[in-house]
This record gives sequence, structure tokens and C-alpha cells, in this order.
Amino acid sequence: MPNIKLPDGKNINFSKKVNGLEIAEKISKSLAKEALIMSVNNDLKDLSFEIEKDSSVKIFTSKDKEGLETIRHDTAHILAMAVQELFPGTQVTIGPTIEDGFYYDFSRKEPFTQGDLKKIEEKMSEIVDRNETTRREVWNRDKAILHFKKIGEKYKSEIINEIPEGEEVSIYFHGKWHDLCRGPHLTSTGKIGKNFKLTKVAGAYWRGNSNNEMLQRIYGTSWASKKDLENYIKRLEEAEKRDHRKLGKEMDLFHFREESPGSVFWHEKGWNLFQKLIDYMRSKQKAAGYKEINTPEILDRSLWEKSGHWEKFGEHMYTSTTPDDKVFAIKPMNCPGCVQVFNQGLKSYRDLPLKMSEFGKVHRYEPSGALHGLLRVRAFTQDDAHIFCTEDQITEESLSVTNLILGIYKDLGFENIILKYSDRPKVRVGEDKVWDKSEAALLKAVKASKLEYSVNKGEGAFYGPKIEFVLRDAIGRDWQCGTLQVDLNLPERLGASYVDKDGSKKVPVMLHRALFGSLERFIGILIENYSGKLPFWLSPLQVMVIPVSDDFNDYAEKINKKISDTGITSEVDLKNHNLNYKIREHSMSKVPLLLICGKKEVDSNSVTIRRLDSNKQENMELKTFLKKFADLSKAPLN
RNA sequence: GCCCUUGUAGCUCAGCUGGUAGAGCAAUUGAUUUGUAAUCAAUAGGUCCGCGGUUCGAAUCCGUGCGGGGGCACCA
Repeated sequence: MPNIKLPDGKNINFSKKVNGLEIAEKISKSLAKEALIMSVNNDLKDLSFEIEKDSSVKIFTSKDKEGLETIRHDTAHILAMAVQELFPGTQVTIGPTIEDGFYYDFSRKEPFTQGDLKKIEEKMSEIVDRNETTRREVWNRDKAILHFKKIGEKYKSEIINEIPEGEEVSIYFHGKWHDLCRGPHLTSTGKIGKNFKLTKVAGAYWRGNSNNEMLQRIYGTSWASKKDLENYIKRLEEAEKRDHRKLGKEMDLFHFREESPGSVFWHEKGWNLFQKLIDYMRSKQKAAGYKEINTPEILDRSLWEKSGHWEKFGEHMYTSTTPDDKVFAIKPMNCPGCVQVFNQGLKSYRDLPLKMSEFGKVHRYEPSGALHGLLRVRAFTQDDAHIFCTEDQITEESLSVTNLILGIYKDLGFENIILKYSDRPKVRVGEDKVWDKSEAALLKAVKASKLEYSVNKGEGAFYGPKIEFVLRDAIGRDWQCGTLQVDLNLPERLGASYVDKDGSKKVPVMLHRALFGSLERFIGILIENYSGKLPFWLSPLQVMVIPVSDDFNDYAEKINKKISDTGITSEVDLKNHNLNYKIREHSMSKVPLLLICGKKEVDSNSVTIRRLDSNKQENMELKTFLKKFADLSKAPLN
């Protein structure tokens, strides 16, 4: 006689054991129709699960996260089913849900082609139409292992083998097809609907380990309604439109070429943007008490051995042998060079905290498959700094770094920031006592920032705990940018010391910090965030002056000169094209302000502004224009 | 690095099953003198990514190297 408690507090009594569907029917006809799965005392269960004891039950539909996830999970099953019907001999492995969709990994000799995806999709639709009933069975472990071995599913039997003793081995049947699965699942294949799409095929290592066999992964997406699916596809298209590689080309900012994969060839405009960012940060850092330095790009092998990079980082380092057989490495990080600057001359406790910044270009030999436009390169410029301080100064210095970073992100249009705090990993250097102290100091700074943060246990660097700054862009994507790391290792390794109050030599604590991490990467993020429509002050070309016809070329050149003289980056377009053509061309290359001049403007010594993405015309006197935009064209420094 | 995929004019792309390449835009020249997102015409432009092979003949087929893209692994 189970008494079922519903989320709204109501109770329903049943005279005998009852399943989810029956409960839903009792609540309402429409709920029964839409019900997908349920939770019984907070455990997700199939609707067919029979409840014998008093329980709290919640029914989920496609409007709930749980419902949608189950739809995706079922779609993954149906994908596997379709693949095995079409391509007998293909082995199944795992098929979880992921953000916005699902995937399934298969083992099969022949690769799946794009054409196969179409066929598989059709087969999936067919399976949905067949509306095969789902049945759950609990099997004995050994029987299950034997069974999957016998039918040639060695990956499945391997998985079952690793299910802890005592845990149920549940097998889900959709018609005849069956798979080991934890569940829960929908009552039949018809329930998933047809709002799915297979998106791509890719390779993936079995169990995510690069020593293992490479499987074939099919990605897909599945939604509660056709509209949701369409919206998702629109979202992908929107992201594609913002692709910085495409916009970089269109805006003439940079390019890549074969001779130096993963290294940027900056064009005039891109380099202008790059320099603007550096100038801006330079001012901000100066105001925050940093001293900018610069250290060699190429340093002797012995330094890298001492710092530990040779051993820990060697496979990512470019090296160079001179004609007289000396071995140098091109720096992959700036820290050793910076410590050497600290080491030059005696340092006193009075010098601490000593903050040294460096826009250092580093080279790292990244695996070819990792390269991705500006976002993952082999040569990049870090907005790096190292703060030498005492243990007692860690919290205060971390806070001041956090404030600096947040201010800068805000100026650049990012206000949605999350912190990730990582503490000691298993393999590490330094005494636990020192770790205790530095972790506490760093965490205190994290809390004081009042930002949302997550703790990543054991994810810190081997030399110290760290904070990472993650920013969320205009279309909701997260990018990890800044970082702040406590280093309990390097200063000692490289023999850094200062003279304390009592005259004794002490080893300073070093904080590594980067604001964006990589200028190259950050520019990529900026472009995508703004769809190339950068804020006025960052635009590499701020103004394009366009005469209505040749007759006004002189006037156009004259005002272009005046505008340029105020520090605004301006050009004039005297090409033999009509006005419409020029407006289109410069709009597409994302120039924020177009100044049109013709007879009207000459007569009144004025300009007519057309802003990017607006077809309104604003006429104003040249004087007014200069006054209004000269300041806006500069970095927002207080 | 691994799997799949891809590489044709400055850019975007066409070129079926092998017969030494084509469009649009851009460029150049000329005409046009334009008032808010493509004026018209002519001209020029190519080691079809590199190397090797099959073939009478290769942009096309095969091998290999390099680069790009999508993932996986990596992001110390």
C-alpha cells in the first residue's frame, strides 16, 4: 500500500505497487503523455519501475533538465542501435550525454563517413518509428561478462568487469537490441522524438588514454522540440560567424602560413591592436607599482637545467645549437630570466614586494593537433609579471593582482568573471607547512575578492597553489585567461635571496601572474566576443573618411589630416568607387565610424557620421566631432 | 602526437568516371562623379601544397611529406 508523496506536498495512496506511468496518470492525462522518467526518493528511475514502499516521487518531462538528458541518453542508445544494424561487427563502447548533446564511441575498422551519418540518421528515425519497448533486466556479473564476450563486445565485458562487486549490472533492451547501461531510460524508442542530428565523426582514445586504441566517436545533438534544435543550430552558426580566424582575415589583422605553423604574421592593423593593448596594460601596471623589465629570448641550457624546465618541460622547448656546439633554449617561460634580474645586485626586505613585469615572447613546441588560430599557438607574448615578496605579503599582493585583473577585464568589456582555486597536487615540492601557509593566504585573497569561485582539489602546480581567472564572453562561452600562482620552488632553485631585518639571508616567495596569459589568445577572444566590432578605442582603424565624389577629395583629405592630428586613427578613401560601395566595404571590415563628406559638409565645415551597424546619419561640425571623439579614441585610463 | 577530413588565382569556390584549368569578388586600365551596404566594360592573373609512383597522358589514381579543419590526447 505505497503512499506516494509528490513535490507539491500532495499524497496519493495506492492499494498495490505502482509504477511511474500510473502515478502520472493519476495526476493528469497530459502529464502521463509527457512523462519521461521519474525520481523515487531522489534516485532517477525508469517510469516502469515499480514502487512498493512509501516514497517521494517526482515526474520529469522534456522541460526538465533530467528529462532532456534522458532524451539525449536514449538518442545515444538509438544511435548505437542504428550503427549496429547498418554495420554489423561494429563494437559499442560508451555513449554518454554531454553539454547540448551526446556521443557514442565505436570500434570498427572502416571509418564512418559523412555519408554514413546520413544513413545512420535515417535508420535512427526508423527505430523511433518502430517504437520499440524498453525493458530493464538485472544480470549476474559473470553471466553478463560471458554474454558480451560471446557476442564479440570486448569493451562492454571490460566495463562490466570493472563494476564494483555488489553493484547491479543492469541491461537495457530496446526490442532485441540491448546494452549494458545504468539507465534510466524512456519507456520506448518513440519517446525521444526526432529532434536530433548527428553532427560529426571524430577519433577518440578508448578510456581517454593516448596509449589505447583509437575509437570512432559520433557526436550528435538531441532536443525536446524542433524549435530547440533549430535554436541550437543557430547558436553554432553564430559562433562560426564570430570565428576570429575568419574575421582576422576579413579585417586584415593577421595571417598564418606554412613556414611557421602556430606563429602569427601580424599585419599593420592587427599589430596596432596588439600595441594598443600593451600600451594600455603598461599604463595600468605602472600605476599599480610594477617595474617593467625585459629578458633574453635565448638562454643557456644550464639555466633551464637549474630551473627544472629542462627536465619537466623539455619536450616542449625549442633548442638551438650554435656553430661552436653550445646548447641554448628559446624561452618557453619568462620566470627564470626574471629571477636572474632579481638576483642581480643585493636585495633587501625593504625592496619587497618587488613587482617586475615583462611582455615576454615565449616559444613552446605544442603538439600539432593542439594548434588553433590565435587561441593556441607556438609563439606568444605573455603579459607576465613576477612578484617577489614575503610569505606574509601573499594575501595582500594576491588581492592587488585580482583587483588589477578585474579592472582591466572590465575596461575590455568582460564583467562576468569566475575564479578557480587549485590547491596542492599529489606530486609536489616544498614542505607541507609552507603549503599550508600559502594555500591559506591565497584562499583568503580569493574569498576577499567576493567573486564566485570553485575549488579544484589537487590541481595546483607542483610548485604552488594557484588561482585562474575565467571570463565569460558575449555568447556565454568561458575562457580561462589570467592566472596567479604561488611559487615555493623556483626562487630557491635559482638562488634568489634578500637580506632581512636581522641581517640574515632569506628566500623570497615568488608570485607568477599573467593578466590575459597570452596577448595573441586574448586578441582572439576579443575578436570573437565583439564579433570583430571592437570598442572604438581598440579599433585598429577608427575612422574612414569618404568623399561623396571626386569633387570633395580635398575636403576629405583635409579633415582626415585634422582627425589624425588629434591621435585618432583615420584614413581617407579616394578610390574611384561610389558611396554605396565604400560604405559596404568599410562596414564589412568593421570600421566603427564612417565620415561622409560632400557639398553639404564642405559648406558647413562639418562631417556626417555613420556608425557601424547603424544607418542613421549624424551631422556635426568638425570641431564638435574632434572634441567628442578625441578622448573616446584613447584607452580608458583614469 | 593519434583518428577522420581537406589543400585549385589575393579571397570564396566549381572542375562527374584521368585528356595540362574555370566563375564571382579583389587587382590593373578605361568610362562614370555618384548622398548612406556591390556602377559598367576591358585586361592581366595559376609549379592545381611539395616530392615520388602508376599511366601514352595526372588537379583528378596510389604512396609519402608539409599545412589547414573537426575531434581525442596535451595545455607543464
